[in-house]
Amino acid sequence: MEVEKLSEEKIADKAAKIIRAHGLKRTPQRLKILIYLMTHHNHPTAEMIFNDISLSDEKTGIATVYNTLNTFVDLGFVIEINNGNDGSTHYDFFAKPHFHVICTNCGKIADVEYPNFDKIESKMRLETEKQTGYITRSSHIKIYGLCPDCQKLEK
Amino acid sequence: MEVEKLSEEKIADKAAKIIRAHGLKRTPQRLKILIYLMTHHNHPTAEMIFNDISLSDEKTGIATVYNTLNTFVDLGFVIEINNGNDGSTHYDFFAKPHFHVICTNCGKIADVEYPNFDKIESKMRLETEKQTGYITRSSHIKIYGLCPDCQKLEK
DNA sequence: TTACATGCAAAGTGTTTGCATAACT
DNA sequence: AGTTATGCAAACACTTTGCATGTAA
Repeated sequence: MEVEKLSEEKIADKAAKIIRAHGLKRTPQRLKILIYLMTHHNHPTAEMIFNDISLSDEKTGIATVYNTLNTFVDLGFVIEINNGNDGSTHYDFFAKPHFHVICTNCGKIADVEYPNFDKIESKMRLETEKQTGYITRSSHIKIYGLCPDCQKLEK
Repeated sequence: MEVEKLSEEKIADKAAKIIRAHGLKRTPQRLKILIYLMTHHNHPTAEMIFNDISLSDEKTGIATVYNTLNTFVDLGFVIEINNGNDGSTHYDFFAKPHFHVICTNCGKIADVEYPNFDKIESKMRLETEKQTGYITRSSHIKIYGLCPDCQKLEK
């Protein structure tokens, strides 16, 4: 898809840099979680991440997964998505600006990269500040619909 | 603000119409909850609605509040907002197109009415359908920032 | 009258927390 | 060495469910 085909090593490097750039200690768990998010764009839940990384030798508690994800979200390089279908929260490494489509039937989440997304976003933020007096920091757009698979099932 | 200063009776009428237009039985609980949402734009949680409507004579269980809200959301005339600060879900009667700003400090939610919102939204949906093959139905935009009150506190 | 909504309480789920242990700088 | 993160399990909060009762059409 993209020119993002970095070697495993490079991804690990990049992840380590991101972690240290935000003043966090570089622990195996944080590294593993971040690498997972950078290499998987399936919008996993904390539970999914926990299951997948538990396959390796290093053990990681579910609480640590939650804590780590919250830390990443607070620092801004990972975002949360609530799809409203299940009660759980999904996560996404926020590399380039994009938004999400969520299937109202099966909950599957896909990325959409929108041309001029930056411009539209900053306009909306400007308007928001004007109308409400809030100082805006970020935005989050979700579109709801029916994914191709679920369209087939409905026929 | 708007020409929406309807009498209590008219709101009740409108609420009843919405309920019946969606094939639902018109129960006192549904009416009360919908009227509450139509007349309060404080983006309440289920708990808040439950507390407020419990003040009147008619009693309503918390489970009914949740069930009713879910029904309304499924039918599309009420929307859910997860602000990510607390773990709870907020609700909003979706009269005219708008989006929300959420204070990352205190969680307060405000409405923003954006000019040309419809156009931007339909463009985004078009792009989404093209890129992902989803059939889109609705969208949900959230902006995060700091509300005026919390700005003062930070000084 | 018949299907559907309600209320209660219990169960369920996802997430957070307290504390002792372990690991990073 | 000192601070900070981890892991476990218990605690939490929000939401859903089962079932008997009540109510709208």
